[in-house]
Amino acid sequence: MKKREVMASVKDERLVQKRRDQMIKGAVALFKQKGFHRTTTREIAKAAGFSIGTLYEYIRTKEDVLYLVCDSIYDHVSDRLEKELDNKKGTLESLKLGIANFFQVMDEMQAEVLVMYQEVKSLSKDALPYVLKKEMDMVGMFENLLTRCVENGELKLSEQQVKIIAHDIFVQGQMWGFRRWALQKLFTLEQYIELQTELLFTGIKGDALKMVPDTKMDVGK
Amino acid sequence: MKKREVMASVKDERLVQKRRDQMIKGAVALFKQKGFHRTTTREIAKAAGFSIGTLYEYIRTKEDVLYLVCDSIYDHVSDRLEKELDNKKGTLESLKLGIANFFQVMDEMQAEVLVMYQEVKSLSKDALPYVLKKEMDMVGMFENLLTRCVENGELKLSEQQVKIIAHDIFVQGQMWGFRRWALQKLFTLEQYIELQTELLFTGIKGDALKMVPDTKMDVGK
Amino acid sequence: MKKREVMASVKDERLVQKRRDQMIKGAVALFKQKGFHRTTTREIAKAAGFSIGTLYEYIRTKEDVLYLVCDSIYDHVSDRLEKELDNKKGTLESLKLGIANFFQVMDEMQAEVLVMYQEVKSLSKDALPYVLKKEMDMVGMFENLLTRCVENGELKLSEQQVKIIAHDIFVQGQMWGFRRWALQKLFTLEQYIELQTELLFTGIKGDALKMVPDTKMDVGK
Amino acid sequence: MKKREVMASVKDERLVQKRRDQMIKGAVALFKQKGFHRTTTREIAKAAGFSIGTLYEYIRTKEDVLYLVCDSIYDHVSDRLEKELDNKKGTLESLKLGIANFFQVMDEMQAEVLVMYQEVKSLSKDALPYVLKKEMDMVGMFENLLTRCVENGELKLSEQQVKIIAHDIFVQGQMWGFRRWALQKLFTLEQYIELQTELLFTGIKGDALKMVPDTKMDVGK
DNA sequence: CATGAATGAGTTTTCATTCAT
DNA sequence: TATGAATGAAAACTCATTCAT
Repeated sequence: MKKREVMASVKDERLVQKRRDQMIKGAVALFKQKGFHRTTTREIAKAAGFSIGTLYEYIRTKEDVLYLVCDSIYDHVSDRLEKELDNKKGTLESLKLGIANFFQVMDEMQAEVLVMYQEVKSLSKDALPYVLKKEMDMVGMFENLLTRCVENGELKLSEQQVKIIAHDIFVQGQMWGFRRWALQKLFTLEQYIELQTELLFTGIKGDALKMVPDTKMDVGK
Repeated sequence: MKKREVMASVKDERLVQKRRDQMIKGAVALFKQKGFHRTTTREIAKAAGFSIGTLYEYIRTKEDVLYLVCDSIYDHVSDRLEKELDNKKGTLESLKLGIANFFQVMDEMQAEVLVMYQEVKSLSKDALPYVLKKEMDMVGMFENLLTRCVENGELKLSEQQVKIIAHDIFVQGQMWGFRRWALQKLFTLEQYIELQTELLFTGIKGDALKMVPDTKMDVGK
Repeated sequence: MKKREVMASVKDERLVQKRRDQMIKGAVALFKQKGFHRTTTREIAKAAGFSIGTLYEYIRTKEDVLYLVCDSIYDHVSDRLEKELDNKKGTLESLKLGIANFFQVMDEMQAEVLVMYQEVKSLSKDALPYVLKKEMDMVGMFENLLTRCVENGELKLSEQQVKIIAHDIFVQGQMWGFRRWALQKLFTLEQYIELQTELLFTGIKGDALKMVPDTKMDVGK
Repeated sequence: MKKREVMASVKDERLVQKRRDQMIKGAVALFKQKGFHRTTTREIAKAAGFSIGTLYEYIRTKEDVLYLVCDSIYDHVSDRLEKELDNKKGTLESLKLGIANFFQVMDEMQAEVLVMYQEVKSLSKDALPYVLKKEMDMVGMFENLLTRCVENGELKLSEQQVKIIAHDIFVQGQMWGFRRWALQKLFTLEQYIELQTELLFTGIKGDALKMVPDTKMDVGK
């Protein structure tokens, strides 16, 4: 699947990249705050530091901004994940590390990821598949890691189990971001990682469940 | 937390409820298809079967419709959950059943739940808390069930573990709906329930992991 | 060829007609003055006596206004022509009268006709044919009248001659309007009618050319 | 009346002329296709083969382009006419030839003439008179030719008749271009010339009307 | 002289909301 | 209560023109 090209009137590729970076940065901040639909193109231009006319030298429609934002976020996360996961050996230890790394990325890019998950649905029919593909790729990285573990004999999992676990890990990563209003009152990132990993490894019936002391349990509103 | 009141000019309570039901039904269908922002009040009125003027006899702003929709969905899901979970004994078997029931509800209300999760963020600052509260309540039901299991000695879990597991179950339910583009190609609902439950109970290291035969693995597009 | 329908949100046909009449009246005045492209929809709305929002309850695009204007002018001229020409006997006298009538119509509707001839080309590809058809119909009325004269033995003309003469008459009618900057300095309408008719009937070589005394020859700028 | 000067930043007269020729050529093609208003200055620059910045070194406003185009077309037609008509003797034969020549020019420059007649009205108030003057000059050439015929005793025409005939001839020339959608389905250029000339000379009542055999009468769509 | 990136006023169009009937 | 015509603020997008390089 080819990357969808966003047309720009400006020829200088270097400049295009620079302006788009400004644009994305400004847009993410605005989308985070008011969502894609409530953000106007003028606001985006202003946040990016240039005029509305200039904005439209680098995109054709408002939706292009959203696509650019999503694309950029995916690329970032994707790159990070690739670096972290691909060279990992198929051992339980490296799986654990991989998960921890991923959750950390999701924590760092919380804002961006949140924006993306709330706005992808606003992408038009022709941009969506590309974005979904990216997501599948990332889930695929976890599948690969898990498969390597299975091949190494470290884990015994059916194909379906590999798939579902990859999805679970992925969703738990996102969860930390988009349910932060609940989760981050209860846990620190480290605790979250620890708890989720342990749960994943041993299940709720497992005796081995370490009883981590409950700190940061200020549940009260 | 009191239910946010949506003002109506019409006095007849019976009529108000009837009209709002029409409205919600129409709106859900439209939101599902085009999202909240791309749906106009005229379309909502038409889908509800009355005029734009009448629509505004029962709400004050377009956002009221969204609130009403979310509220109605939450009430539905919440009611169902309450019926299923509250009277359940604190046994592993009933926990299992509770999860299965929940996933089934999420499957049945897939469309509505999807709509809600994509649009809640469009709720204004004063409607959001009420809706979030509802969500917490539902997570709370799972917490209670788990706690009963712990109290019964069926499970050994820290408070934090109870909390995180409740969230996980909840999110895995939603996942079935909002990642259906990926998951429902891979699994039937029954398989999904089976796989997730098993995983939750025994973890990935558990030897007990039943190797359910992989059917419906038509991963190919 | 069916009349192209211009969509209106408003249901009441009576009202639609009334509003469109206001609209056309205002638009003609503006187009006359500044042309279609230099006229804004807001100006049209204002000239019509209602708000921009209301304007768009009765049309979908700015081009609809142009189409409505052209259509209305054609209908007017066409109706007038039909009344004047269709019942005319096939005699030279009635042909003369028909031409005089037509030129008078063109004089009365000068402004409208001018507007139309300057702006039809701005009609989109799907509105143009309908408008051209109307024009052909009008030329056709002269063809019919001429043909009746030929059948009566009052004139001896080939089919091609009938066609070209019909076009000539038609264009000379328009000419009075769109070359008024030159012609109306030289002639009164009556003189113009007299001169053109005589010319048409006897040609430039005809001895019979009456030497109408030259008044209104204030050629000087 | 002095030719309106279009300011240019560039000094080199040779270059100015070259660039303007490129510009006019490109612009005519574009105007023909989409009209003056729907053509952007960027498109004109591109079609001319240079950048938008360069375009503005040779004009001050977009309207200058239109003026330049109109001016150039007029000059062309005017030159051609002058060559054809001025040295013509005042005989019927040379009048006939003059008309035929003119119609031929109009046929050759059809596109340009069409463009001009559709767009002159877009010229601002201060460019229009100059352009109108040019048109008067051309009509004047026919007036002169006719007057010479009258002086020679070949024709008996009042001053007013001379004027109106000159206008008729001129308009019939243009007609061939701007009513080509109708006329060119009915006649070849030769037939058109023949028919119009004959009509002009003998009128519709004239017995002398040759019955040219009707070919190319594929009136059907 | 040539370039093309930047600008922002201006344009069309939409749509939530009101209110007279 | 129900209706739907009227409103106008606000939004996306365009494009003639300028000016630093």
